[in-house]
Formats: sequence, C-alpha cells, structure tokens
Amino acid sequence: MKPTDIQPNATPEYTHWLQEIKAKIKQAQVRAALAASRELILFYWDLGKSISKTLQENTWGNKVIDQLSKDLASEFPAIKGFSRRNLYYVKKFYEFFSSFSDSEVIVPRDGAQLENDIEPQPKEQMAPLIINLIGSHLPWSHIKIILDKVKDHRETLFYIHETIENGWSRDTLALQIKSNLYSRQGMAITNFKTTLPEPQSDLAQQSMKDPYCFDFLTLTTPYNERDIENQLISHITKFLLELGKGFAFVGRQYHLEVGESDYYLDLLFYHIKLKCYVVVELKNTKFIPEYAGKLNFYLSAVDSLLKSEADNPTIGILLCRDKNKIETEFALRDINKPMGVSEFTLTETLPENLKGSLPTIEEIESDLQGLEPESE
DNA sequence: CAAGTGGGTAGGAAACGGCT
DNA sequence: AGCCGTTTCCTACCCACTTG
Repeated sequence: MKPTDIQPNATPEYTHWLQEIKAKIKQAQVRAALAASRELILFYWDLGKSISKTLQENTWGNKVIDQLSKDLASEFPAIKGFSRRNLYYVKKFYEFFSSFSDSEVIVPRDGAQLENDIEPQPKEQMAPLIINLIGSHLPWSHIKIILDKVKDHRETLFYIHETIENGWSRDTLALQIKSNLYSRQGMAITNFKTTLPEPQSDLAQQSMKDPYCFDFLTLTTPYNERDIENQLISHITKFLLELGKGFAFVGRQYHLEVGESDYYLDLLFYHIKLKCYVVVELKNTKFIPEYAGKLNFYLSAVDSLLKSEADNPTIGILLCRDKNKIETEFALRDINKPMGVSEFTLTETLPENLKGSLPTIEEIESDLQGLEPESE
C-alpha cells in the first residue's frame, strides 16, 4: 500500500491530533465566540500551523485535509470555516506569513509610530507581529485575496498597510492589486524634490501614480479631452478612488480671471492631507514641454487668486497619453511650481461602422517606424 | 521510451446566504 | 444595496503509473 492510501482517520496519530484541535476550538469558542475577527485570525494562524506541521511530519497525504474538514464540520456544525477550501487557505496562511520576519514588518508607515503601538510580548509561541497587525485590522476575506494574488513580501506589506490606511473593501483591494498599484504608486515624474519642502515633497510624490488607470472609461474614437473629462466626472467615484486618498473635487472648467483674460482649469481638486489645491490638466496626446509652461501659469494664478495663508503651494498634475522620460524630466527642471506628469490609460472602442476597415495613415506610419532597424 | 491516463492539488469565477 | 464569509464548480497542472 502506498502511504497516501492510509485512511487518515484510522490512525491513532490522526485521532489524537483531531482531539487536540477540537480542544483548541472549544477553548477559542469560550474565549471569544470566534466571531471576533481578531480571535478568528489568531485561531486560523494556530490551526494553519498545526495543519502545516502535521502534514510535514506524517505521510498521510493531503487527503487529511478533506478528512479533517469532514470531522470538524460534523463535530462543530455551528461553526463555519472548516470547508476543504478554507482549510487550504488556513494552511497557506500560516505557511506564507510565517516566512515574514518581525523586522520586516515594521515598514515605515507615513509616521514611524508603529513600533510604539505594540508592547513587547513573550517571544516564544506568540504569533509574529504580522499576524497581530493583520488580526487587528483585516478581515479574513481580505487575507484570502492577498494569499491568492500577491506573492512578494514587500508587496504584501504594502497592500496590508494601504488597506488599513484607506479602509478598502475586499473588492477594492482586489481591484488595486489587479491594477498593480504597488508598482504605480509614487512613480510619476515630478519636480517636487526641488519645489516643495520636506516632508511635503515626499507626501506629494507618494500621492501620485504613473500610470493612472481610467479603464472604467469607454470612449468611442474619435474623442477629445472634453469627452474624457465628461466621463471622468460621470464616474466621479471611481475617478476619486483611482486618484487616491485625500482628493476632494472642487470643480471642472474652473474659471479664473487673470488681467483681461479668462482661463479655465480642466479639473480642480483640494488635497486634504497635503492641504493644497491640485490642478489637473488632461492632454489626450503625448507630453510636450509647452504643457508644463501653461500649467505653471495656471498654478501661479491659483496661488494668487485662490490659495489662502493656511494652504500649501498649489500642485499641478499633467495627465497625458504618453511621455518621454528624459524629455519630461528636462522640461520640469526649469519649472518653479510643483508639478508632476503621469500617463493614463483608458478603454477605447471603435465605432461600429469603422470596425474592420483599413488602418489609418498614422497607424501605418507608426507600424513602419516600429520596423525601422533601430537599436532598442 | 514516449504517450496516455487518472488521482490529487491549487486557484479563479461566480453564486449563495447572512448581515447591516 | 453593499459587504463579507463561504461554498460550488470549473480548469490547469503535476506526478506516478501504465500501456503501446
């Protein structure tokens, strides 16, 4: 007989193990009725540890999990969470998070006050910091999303902190992971280092992404900047979510009168945490330095017309479809107002009557350019 | 030896049901 | 109506073993 053919429930070891787990569950029940998220997480941690270790030490094969699921479900019909599927999550939960070290967990959250939150505890047999952190803040289903989709330690910690900070729902967390927020956050090209004082410059940098994903927009070609703006406003909830925490919508086509002339800002926000106005200009084209000059002018105008004593200097965000990194950095160098440039993406659909027709001149040209024997 | 086969693990999508 | 925890179903893949 192969080892995996052993009926796990027939061995004394298994029976003993099962008794242990049952005892723990009863204990946990008394302690806090398992419904409390924190206790649940800690219990899952313990259970996952037990499952993981026991499976390693024995040759029962993973069918034990099926068996355990049945045994526990029949013993405790009132308690959910002993399904085969969930026990797999529990096991993975322990195995993944036990590879985190405590020192890794204390990543600086925009202050450095996290260390002081956690009082020293007896080291051995205690759940590590990461579990305490999760247990106090994240529901189980959020953890499953992370277990499912994130493999990297730093990335995991990033999403855990962001979820706690922003109060993301499960679906929002899933969305942010899917759109790969981790590698977009703070990536915009800006001149904040030279135009803003610390720590304002770091905060502002962290508040900007590159690219912004406006995939909830579906625009039928051809469309212009005003079309994009219209749709952004009609999906204002998703728009604000993608912009990130702290942006409060002030107005669109915001009117400014400078001297004899009228000017209109595409989108105007106020950032609660940065305590400053944020001017967003949309360009449905590639970035060119002239845009930065124009935005610089708008920022000066807002600073003198809207900004009060208490407000920090106004920040500009230029959203364009494409940009050259070197060129953009160069263009921002001589701008004296704080400003960042990001790309944005959206969903384009072709109008019905054009689908399948011949490519445009531009498309042919860009295809040809792609074929040119240039070095990469 | 290579291709086929079947058991088993794992993950994703979607639905369900409880809760507020 | 939205959120959350859980389950169900489906699919991909791995591995050992068999069969031509």
